Amino acid sequence: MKNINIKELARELKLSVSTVSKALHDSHEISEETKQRVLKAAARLNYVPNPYASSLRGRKSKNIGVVIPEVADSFFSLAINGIESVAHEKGYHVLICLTHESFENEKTILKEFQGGRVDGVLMSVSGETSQSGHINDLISKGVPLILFDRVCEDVETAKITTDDFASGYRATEHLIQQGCDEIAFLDISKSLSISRKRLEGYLQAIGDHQLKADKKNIILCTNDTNKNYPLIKKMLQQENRPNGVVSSVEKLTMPVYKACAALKLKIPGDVKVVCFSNLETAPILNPSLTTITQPAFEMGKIAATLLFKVLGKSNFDLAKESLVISSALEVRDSTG
Amino acid sequence: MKNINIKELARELKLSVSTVSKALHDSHEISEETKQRVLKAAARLNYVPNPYASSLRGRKSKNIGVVIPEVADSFFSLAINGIESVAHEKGYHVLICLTHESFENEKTILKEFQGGRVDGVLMSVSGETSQSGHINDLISKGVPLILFDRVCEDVETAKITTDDFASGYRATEHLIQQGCDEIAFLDISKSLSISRKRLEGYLQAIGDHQLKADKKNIILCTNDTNKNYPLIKKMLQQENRPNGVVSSVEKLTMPVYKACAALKLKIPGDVKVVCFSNLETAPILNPSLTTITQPAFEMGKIAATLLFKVLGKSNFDLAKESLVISSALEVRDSTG
DNA sequence: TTTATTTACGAAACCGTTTTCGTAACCCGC
DNA sequence: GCGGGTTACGAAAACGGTTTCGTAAATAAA
Repeated sequence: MKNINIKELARELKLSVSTVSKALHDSHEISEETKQRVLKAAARLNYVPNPYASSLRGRKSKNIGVVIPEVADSFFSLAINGIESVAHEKGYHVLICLTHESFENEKTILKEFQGGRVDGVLMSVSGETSQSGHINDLISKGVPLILFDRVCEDVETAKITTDDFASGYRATEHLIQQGCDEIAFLDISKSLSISRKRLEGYLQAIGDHQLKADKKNIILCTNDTNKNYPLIKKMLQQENRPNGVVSSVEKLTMPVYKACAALKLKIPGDVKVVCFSNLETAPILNPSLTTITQPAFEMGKIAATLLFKVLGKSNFDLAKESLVISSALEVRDSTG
Repeated sequence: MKNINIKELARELKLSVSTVSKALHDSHEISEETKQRVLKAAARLNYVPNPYASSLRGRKSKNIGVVIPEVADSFFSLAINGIESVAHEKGYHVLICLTHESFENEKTILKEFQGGRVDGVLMSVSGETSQSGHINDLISKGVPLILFDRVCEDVETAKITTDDFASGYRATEHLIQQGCDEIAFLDISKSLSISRKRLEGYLQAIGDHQLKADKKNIILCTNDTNKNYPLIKKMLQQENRPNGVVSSVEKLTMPVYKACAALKLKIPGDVKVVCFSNLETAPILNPSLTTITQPAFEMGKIAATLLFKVLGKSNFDLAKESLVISSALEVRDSTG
């Protein structure tokens, strides 16, 4: 019924607890013969060590924390896969914590991590996050933390990002080349690094092509999915409505398509659309969606690999390990 | 730098460790005045308790394990949201473990859980799982485990499922009513409960409507996404090809659409398609996809709520708590 | 006043590991 | 045959909390 512990296992073998522990860890102090006896007995009695006792004694948890805004999002779920693939290989567990885009939640989670629950953290900040005290607090306790995708620039640690400015520029320029002259930018946060940079890329492209930047074309959407649809619809109903839309995050794809359908605006005839998105279904949407696709899986993998590099060594300067990867513009029918 | 522990906190307060611990837990043994002093000091010194020490002593982890085949799947990511919403409310953490559809992985994970890493488990079995010894082993150690969606029938525990037989029947009948007389069924596993029941529903509908069941129309797909596309394509190239397709899982949506496009088969003109799927983008696919949609979030929520009910009481017969929820047929253009 | 009870706290055991340190027994060379 | 080194193991101290139990002082009951 109850799980057997090392003490009972030792008694069964008529060995001391320490000998059993060493044998299980393949210590050189233990004879080959004894090791085999111990291993056999452990298997026979189905001994499974208590991870909390090990963690307490060893001061490490064999867990890494992944802090993200949400899980039902292609970018994040693919990134999780990348992270998990290397964590699994290293024998680590992945503790996924969702902030639901709330700064308060994010602070609570990082605070808890100060207690030693995880050995390291991979994080993409919430849409509300503009300060970084909570992050620095955790880092100063000796818990390595790496930011990916949504980063805080003023935290001195590794940041794995994509070329957001360039992507915003490319998306916008693509629309211009396709004939758009009134282009909207769907924003998601005032503070988020990715939002700001993508917006800057958008603005630069607008300027470089002698178009006028217009505040009414920059729409700040919300975390509440239900509110985004009316916002976008309203934008598409204004006089002199945009004939091109850059959506800076995946979750705005649905409301854009829905609003266009409701207003009987044809994509790409009336409005051309490009989204930052990792949706697998982008090629089979109606019309197929032109996307800026981020290497989500790879980013997760790279971030996790880097984290494990730090966990090995102690004096490792993460701040020097930042990396910017390229996103890809995948042209499809929505900008045709 | 390092985190402060309760001993240091006690020394700072000139109190004993036990008094501090009790004060932090709002014990009646401690005076209100002392409690306030302790709370103040804990906040000032930023004391965060070590969760592993608590877990070790208290023999409970405040973690629940969620074992699923993959995370980049709408059904599972929505279910995670449902689970997380109640876990968060109860002050629990969610440890997500991916089997990647591998029985070996699943066994390893559950074995590890025997060590006490989690207080309870919510699980959807892998596509390879046909035995249940590993599940019963865990349950017999006193770790409550609830199955959801993909269940093992011979495990005596609560199972939260949808009406797979009825859904398979309804999907197929819908195709028949739309004029299909040669209907393919895309299967994903020989052993999986959901597959078997959905298939049975399909066969029953076929029989009830005087169509002939044909083995060549039942395609067993694989876990390897790349192999499914040629399989499906081949099926659609055979003479007397199906004019209707029931896909029993979400991940087969893409290859079906791609194969039809490659073969220049019009959906729904040449082939009508209905998928078991929770894809948010189903309404904006080209053509929009008729789906059997499962209440994924609710299932997660129900399963988690039930788990916490067990974690409270000890003598609780989970086997009596199974629940079957209805999926919804959402008719769209792919079967028009 | 004496006894019983309550209040508020501290000492120490305990949870299940890992690791340090100590120590017999054996082997080796000289 | 004697120091020095290795081999193979055990005792006990950690790790950082929680909980049981004991107890002095204060209060209540008799």
